[in-house]
Amino acid sequence: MVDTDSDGRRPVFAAERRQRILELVRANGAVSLRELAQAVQSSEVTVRRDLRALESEGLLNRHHGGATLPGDLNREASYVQKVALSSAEKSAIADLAASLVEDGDAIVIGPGTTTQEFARRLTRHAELAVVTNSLLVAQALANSPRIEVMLTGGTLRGPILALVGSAAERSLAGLRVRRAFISGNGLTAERGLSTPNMQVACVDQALAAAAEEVVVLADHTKIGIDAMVQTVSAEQIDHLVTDDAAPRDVLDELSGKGVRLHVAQI
Amino acid sequence: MVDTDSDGRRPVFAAERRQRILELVRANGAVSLRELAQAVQSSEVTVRRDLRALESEGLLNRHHGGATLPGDLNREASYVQKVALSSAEKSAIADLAASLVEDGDAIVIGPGTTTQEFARRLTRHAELAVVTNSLLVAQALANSPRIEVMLTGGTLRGPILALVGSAAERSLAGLRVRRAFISGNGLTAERGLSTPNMQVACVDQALAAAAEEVVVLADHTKIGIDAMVQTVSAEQIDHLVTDDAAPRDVLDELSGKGVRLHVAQI
DNA sequence: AGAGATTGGATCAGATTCGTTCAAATCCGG
DNA sequence: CCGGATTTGAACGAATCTGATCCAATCTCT
Repeated sequence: MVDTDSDGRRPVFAAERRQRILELVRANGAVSLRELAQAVQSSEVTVRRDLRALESEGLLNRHHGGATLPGDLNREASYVQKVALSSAEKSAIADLAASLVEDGDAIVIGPGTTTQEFARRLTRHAELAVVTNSLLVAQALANSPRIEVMLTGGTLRGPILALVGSAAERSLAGLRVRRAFISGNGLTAERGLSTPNMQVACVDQALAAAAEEVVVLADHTKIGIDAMVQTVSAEQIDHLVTDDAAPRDVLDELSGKGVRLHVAQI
Repeated sequence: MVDTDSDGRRPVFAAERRQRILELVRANGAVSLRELAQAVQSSEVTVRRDLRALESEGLLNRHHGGATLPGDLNREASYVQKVALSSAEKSAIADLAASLVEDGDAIVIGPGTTTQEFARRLTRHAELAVVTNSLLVAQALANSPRIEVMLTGGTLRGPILALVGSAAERSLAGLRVRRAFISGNGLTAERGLSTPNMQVACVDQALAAAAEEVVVLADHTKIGIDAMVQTVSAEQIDHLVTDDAAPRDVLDELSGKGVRLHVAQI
């Protein structure tokens, strides 16, 4: 039975109906099943079938009670989930890196989720002096009375909560500490550590320059990757702390350039 | 939010509600369960379930009474501050002080729970340049792309998450902005604004010195109180933003010294 | 440190929604 | 004109969502 509508209109084809549903969802962002059924003059069962078909084509997302535009809700979620994914590796790397710190040390810590995790491990140490341009690192150490935390000045880069710019670099100029613990977005033997942002790269260089030894914290997802701007060359890196899923060949290359390897077992 | 159904009372999908919750937490840094339940028009039980789901995805952190941004940034500290101390007074004072800021301004903001609340109100403004020595203020503005945030350098004072010391003062030396918004622990006509900590006082002085006009944010519990170290004298204060429970006689005295009063009605 | 108050977790009940099966109607080819 | 295929709608059981309540856990204040 196809629509023996009282006023005798022609039957509405399924494709038309689905198009109509799609338009409604696109226009309103989110529409309930009931509204859709009423709008296209069909039963809820039929609309449900249409929604299932449209969802399988990726044209919308179904929810209890209706449908919404796709991608509306998951945009940033996927990023955060990705970050949370490699947390086991990050944690192991942070543990291993913390063993490179001794009581009484003066160190520099750069921004990044791994270095933040690393900073949390330092609260057990005594009489540390820590310089950082990362608000997250500073926060992680704020409640440790035996650790003196100094922040560089600078312009706040919102997404990563780190300080950049000439003021940040200037405040690191006269500084000299034992080790710098920094991270980045990619690490290869040819181009060393790299990040996609110029300002961040400049500050990372300044951080590395302030230390006698440079320690890079990088999980396996970053090894072999090359981002836009080089921060420190492989020759400048003294230690690399990573996890055992890192590609062996790249590690060997780095080792050949004088980088001492510390591989965390997951 | 395309929910302009007047008659519809379309059930809000769970995903929509969670998205809304996430936005609220991101916008405010920390939100209580009660506020969230009221904001999304659901029961606290439902919100609690949503928070649990969002936390499992790493999108926020749950705490007693509410939720905060992930990453420990404004961990329990700022959350407790908000819930316990975000009295109506602070909120009203922050609102009133925000009206003293215009688009395009360059301002300085000092540390304190009231100034932090004030900073949150600024996210609506465009093209602001903000200098602060408070990590909490910086964090409150971190997600506002149209606001340039600069932090002073300096040594981190853990309990209040502010930067102090000579480095902080030095980085303010060559600076000149229109207004400084600062707070303190006590305010009298005789001794002006005062705090119990010497280092904090020194930086507050530097903050005030960097601005053409000094605006003090102080709720009634601080008016008439005198703390150990004077930061700025009453004569240096151009504006006072307070609430209507402040003792009238002190206000009159301050007014006599040239302080313009802005009294928030609770 | 303990009492009171607040908050969180778990279970249960009510309601809504979803999926599936089945019957009826239409379209098409013969 | 008739039978198969497809589509639509109805009905029923299953799953999900929401909110209330009770009890344990946590926090605050004295």
